[in-house]
Amino acid sequence: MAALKYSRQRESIKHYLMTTDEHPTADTVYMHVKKEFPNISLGTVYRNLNLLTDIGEAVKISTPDGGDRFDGRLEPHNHFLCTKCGRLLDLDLDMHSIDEVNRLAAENFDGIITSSSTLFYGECSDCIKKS
Amino acid sequence: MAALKYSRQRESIKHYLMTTDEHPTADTVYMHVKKEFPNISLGTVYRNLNLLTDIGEAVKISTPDGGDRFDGRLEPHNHFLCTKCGRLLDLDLDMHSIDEVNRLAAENFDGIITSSSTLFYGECSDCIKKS
DNA sequence: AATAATAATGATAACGATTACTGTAATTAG
DNA sequence: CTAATTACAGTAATCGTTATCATTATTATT
Repeated sequence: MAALKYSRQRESIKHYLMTTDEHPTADTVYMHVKKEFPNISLGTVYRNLNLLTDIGEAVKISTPDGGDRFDGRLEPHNHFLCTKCGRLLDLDLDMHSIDEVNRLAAENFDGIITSSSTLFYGECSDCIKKS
Repeated sequence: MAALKYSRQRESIKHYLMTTDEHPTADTVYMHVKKEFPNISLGTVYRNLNLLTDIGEAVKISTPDGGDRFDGRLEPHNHFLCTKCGRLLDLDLDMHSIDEVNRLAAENFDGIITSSSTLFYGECSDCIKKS
């Protein structure tokens, strides 16, 4: 069953994910971790991001523009994509609301709903200020 | 600018999107439209899917597994991804609930929310039957 | 502590999805 | 009908991601 082995690279990737709120792409993680491990490989970053996602220590977020992004925040929460500047931001609904949405969805649906992820679209406060 | 010009290929793509509920990938659209236009190019399919998306006559859906999918249903609605078989299904919340979610989200968020798209995860009824 | 076993790494090649390019054909305007 | 312009098919190029493989690091065993 492929026992997990410690690696400094993985720790660094995990630490970065947990301490940033940038929702970085794999490439951004790569450039960041490269400061500590100058010859880390992009493949290693992908391998570990996928591993962390599989064991539930990271979350993968898909958006309609460009590559996937990764998030070290594990509590259920949602995201906002600014249609002007493209920034991806956290957006917290209280747990009760998230549960409520899943419950409403289950009413009209013939299957089991275990989780959900909402992507909100609009204009972020920075872009509003500029116009 | 770039005035839009009619094309039979685009009409066919659009028609297929509007009459299926399969949420096809670009490649599936390609294989389908190929029956009517045997030597249509995959590039033409992509170009038109993106065009239709840009002018609001189609919607692009991103999931964490594989390529984007396209949807010709324009009314706000949501989707369900079965984590067992990978099927992407429509999931309707009544308009009121969708608005309510957007309203709840806006309370905790400093920006303008214009729309949202929720992807629900779980097990579909077919997979439940099989187990 | 030395050795054996196994998993992780870096480097690079391969891959699948998507976009860009180009010369030709179809559509619209004058 | 002719000119102008947009869309096309075909193909090459690009981008994000995964796979391969020989070497290195970590863990288990003696």
